[in-house]
This record gives sequence, C-alpha cells and structure tokens, in this order.
Amino acid sequence: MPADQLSSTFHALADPTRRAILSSLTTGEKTVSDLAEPFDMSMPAITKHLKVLEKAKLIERSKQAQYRPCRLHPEPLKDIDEWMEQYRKFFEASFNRLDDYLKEIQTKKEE
Amino acid sequence: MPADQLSSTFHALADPTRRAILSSLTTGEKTVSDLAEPFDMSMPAITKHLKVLEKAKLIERSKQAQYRPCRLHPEPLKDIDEWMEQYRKFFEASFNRLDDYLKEIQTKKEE
DNA sequence: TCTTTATTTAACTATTAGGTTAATTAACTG
DNA sequence: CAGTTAATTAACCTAATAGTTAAATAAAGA
Repeated sequence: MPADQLSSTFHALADPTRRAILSSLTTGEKTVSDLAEPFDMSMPAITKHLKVLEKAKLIERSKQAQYRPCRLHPEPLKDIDEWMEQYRKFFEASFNRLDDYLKEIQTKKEE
Repeated sequence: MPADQLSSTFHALADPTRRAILSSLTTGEKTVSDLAEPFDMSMPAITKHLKVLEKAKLIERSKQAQYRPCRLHPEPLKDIDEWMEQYRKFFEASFNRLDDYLKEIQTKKEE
C-alpha cells in the first residue's frame, strides 16, 4: 500500500468489514465493542481494521473512561469523489446528476 | 483481498500506478508498451498491474497482431459512485450537486 | 526461415495483510 | 484494593502484493 493519501483511502475501503464499520458509524459515534459486535472476528482483528481506517483518516477517535469511541471523518471520501469526476462522463449521462437532485428534493417534500 | 466486486475494485484503485494507467486510458485504447512507457518499472510489473485491473473489470483487452491493447471499462467505477451516495451528505451540502450541474451546462454553452 | 518486437510466464524475494491466542494496560466498581 | 470491563500490544502464522530477472511464446518482417 503506497504512502499517498488516495491510495491509503482506497486501500482502507477495499475490505467489507471496514466498509461495514464505516457504514455503522453513519448513525453516530460507537465504541470498539459496539463496532465489533456484528462480526465473527476477534477484538484484536477489529482493532487492526480501526487502525487502517484511522491511518486513512476515515475515522477519528477519542477517550471516554475505558472506551475509545470512533466517529466518521468523511473528508477522504470527498477526495475520492473528486477523483471520480474525470470518469463520470464514461459511465453516466450528464443529465442524471440533475435527475438525482430532483429525486432528492422530491423525497424531502414527502417527509 | 476479499472476493466481492467492490473490494476488488477499491483494491485495484489503491495503487498510483494503476490509477495512472486508468487515467491514461481515458484518451483511448493503448498497448501495454504505451502504458508502460511513463513508468520506471519492468514490463512484467506492468503486466501484473494490468491483470489486477482486468480482474476488477476496470479494463478490457483484445488482440491485434502481437499487441494486447487495453481499453477502459468504467462500470465498476459507477458502483463505487453509488456506494459513495450514503456518505455524500456527510461531506457535501445537497445544493452543491445542482451547482456542479449548472456549472457543467454553462461550460457547454461556451463551447 | 531467422530475427525482431510485444507480451507473458516462471521462479524468486521482501513486505504487507489479515487473522489468531495470550498477555498487558487502563479505568471503573464493589 | 481486588476484580471486572474495554481495548491494545506482542508474537505468531499464512497468503497475497509488488517488484525483480531470465526464459518462453506469438506474430511480423527481412
């Protein structure tokens, strides 16, 4: 895994456990045990996955008593989104971006 | 590297050489030698990078005489783009999508 | 046919990834 | 203070990565 930021972000995302952890953090801060619970995997394995996510700056950690809660740090995902820009024209017609936006505001009205 | 498609796509992108190869293919089909030229790396190393991209279905290959030209196959990038959707609200205000779109059609008008 | 060009395969090496179990650290709790 | 809970570190294993050089394959061209 080369040292540049984009490579380290892509590398961190190239594992379903780590993607599931990220997804789990979209609903808010979680402890390591909370994050580990859905997986049939030892705690040290989870600790290692968290280190990979932390090095990629996709999560941030703090201390609360004996807990080390994690929260999502989404900025590197924005970098990926920007990297994708050069490829969007190859897989997506331009007008779909507007379609997405229109669907989005439609959904909000219905709430 | 787990077997699922998204992991294999992210893994393929987690290397600057492979991303540069993809980028180089945005201007059209290229031979292996063409693709290898910018890199201070042996041909077998490039062959291996191409295999990773091919397994991730990010490139497709054909045969022309002794050449094995490569072309971009962007569909897996679309899957990443869709995966990103759940995180966009964390790094991007909704209205920016419309801003992007408006800038895009503005640029087209100027052409 | 012999040679050159394009590319891949084979064999090898060093490093990293992703997991394990056992031991350690740190902080709360009775 | 002793015990429990939360999490990390250490030590280890196996498989995969990412590179190398040298040999093999395939097609073109003289």
